[in-house]
Amino acid sequence: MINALRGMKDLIFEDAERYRYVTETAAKIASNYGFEYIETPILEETRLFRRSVGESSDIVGKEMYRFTDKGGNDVCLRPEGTAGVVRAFIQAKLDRQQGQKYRFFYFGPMFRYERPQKGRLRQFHQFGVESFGEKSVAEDFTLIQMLSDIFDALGIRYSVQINSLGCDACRPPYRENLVSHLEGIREELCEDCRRRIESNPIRVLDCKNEHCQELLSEAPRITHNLCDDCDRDFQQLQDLLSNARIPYRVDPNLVRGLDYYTGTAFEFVSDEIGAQSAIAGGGRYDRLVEYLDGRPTPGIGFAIGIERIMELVRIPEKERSGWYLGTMIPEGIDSILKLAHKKRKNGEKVVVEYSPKGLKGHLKGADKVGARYCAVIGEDEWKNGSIWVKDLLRKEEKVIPIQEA
RNA sequence: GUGGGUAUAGCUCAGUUGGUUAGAGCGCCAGAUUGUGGCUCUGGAGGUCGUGGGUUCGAGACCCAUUACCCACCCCA
Repeated sequence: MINALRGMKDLIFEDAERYRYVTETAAKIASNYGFEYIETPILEETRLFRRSVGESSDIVGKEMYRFTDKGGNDVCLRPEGTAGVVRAFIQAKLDRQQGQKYRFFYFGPMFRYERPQKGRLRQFHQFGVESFGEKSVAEDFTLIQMLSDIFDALGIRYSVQINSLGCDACRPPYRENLVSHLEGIREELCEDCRRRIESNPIRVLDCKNEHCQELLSEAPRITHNLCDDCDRDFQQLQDLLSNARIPYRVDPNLVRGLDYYTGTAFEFVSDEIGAQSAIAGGGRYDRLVEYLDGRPTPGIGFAIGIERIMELVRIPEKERSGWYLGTMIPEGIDSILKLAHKKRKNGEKVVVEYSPKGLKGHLKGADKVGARYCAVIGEDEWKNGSIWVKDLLRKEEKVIPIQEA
C-alpha cells in the first residue's frame, strides 16, 4: 500500500468541508475589506526566500523543500506566502505606482520540512492577506480587526498579542544594547540562549527556562527603546484597538521568526489546540519590497494557519438537499438518467443509483447521501410513465408524470 | 535534529503471569407479510495481530531492529 508522505494529509469528507468553509468565510470577509484574490506559483526560485524570509531563519536555513529542476534552476516549494505575493507585486510593476494602494488575499499549501506534531504538518495551508502602499498604522489596526472578524465568523476563541519591532532607526541600536546586556550575563544563561545571542538575540527574551527568565527581568525591552515615530504609531494602534473593543496584550517578547518584519507585529493565539498555539500571525514589512529590488513601498500582512483552526471551526449543520433517483426495474434506467440530466442542467444536485433494487433499499440510499427527495420508478410507474417522489424531510409522497418531475 | 508514547477488523479499542478455533462496539451486507428511510431485533462478511529477525515445545503478548503515526522540545501559522 502506498501512503501519503510523512507530514502530508488528505483533506477528505469533513476535513475537506471544513477547509472550504474556512477559506470561503475568510475570502468573503477579506473582499469586504477591499482585498482581491491573488494566486502565485507554489514553486519559486530559492533566492526569493533567502532574500525575503532571511538566511537566519530556520525556515530557510533547514526547512525548505529544495531541489534543482531539469533546467538547472535552484528552486523551492514555498514555505510561506508573503514572498511570492511581493515578488508578483514587483513583477507586475505595481511598485512604480507610488501612492497607490494594492490589497491581496490568497490561500493554499505551504511546505516546511519539519518534524510533524499536533498543528504542524509538512504540507499545510495558510490563508493570508498582503497590503501594499499604505503606511498609516490605521492599516495595521484594520488587519487585526479583519482577523478578529474572521475568527468571530468561524466561532473561534482567541487572544491577541501585539508588539513593535521598531524600524531601521531604532531596532539596530536596541539590538546592540540588548546584546551587550546579554553578554554581561552570558555565563548564567542556558545553552540555547548563549547560542541565540549571536543568531537571534531578541529570541532570548522568550526563553522557556525559568532561570533565564529571572535573569532577563532586567533586560532592555524593545517597547521602551522605540524611536518617536515607532512609539507614536504603537500608541495609536493601541488606542484604535481599545476604541474598537478588541482585547489585546502587549508582549515585548513577541518576535516574528522571519527577517522581513518591521514595526507592528501581532499574533493570534488559542489555548485549545496544544503546543502550536499561534493560529495567525503577521506584521509590517516596510523594507521588503526594496529587498526584492522594488521601489520602496510599505507593506503589511498576516497569515492564518488553517490546519490549526480546523477542529475549532464551528461549521453550520448541513441540511438535506437535492435528489436521489432510482429504479426498481432494469427498464427504468433510461428514464432515470434522462431525468437526472434535466435536473442537473437545471442546477440541482442529483445522485443516481444505477442498480435496480427494492424501495426500501432506495430510501436507505437516499438517506445516506443526504438527499431531500427520493424519486423511484417501479413496476406501476413504468407502465403509465410516472414517477414516485417522496420528500424525506416532510415525509410527503406523491406519484406524478415523469415529465413534471 | 532530540526525547517519550503507540501500532490487533473499514473505524474506536479489549485481549489476564506467553497456552487450543483472536473478541466487542460502531460501520457494512442480508433478512424481520412480496413497494416505504432514520429506531429496534436476527444473521453474515471482514484480521498473514505494522514489517523483519530472535527467545520458546508454543509469541498478538517477551527481546532486538526497522517503519509509520501521535505528543513534546525546537521552530512557527
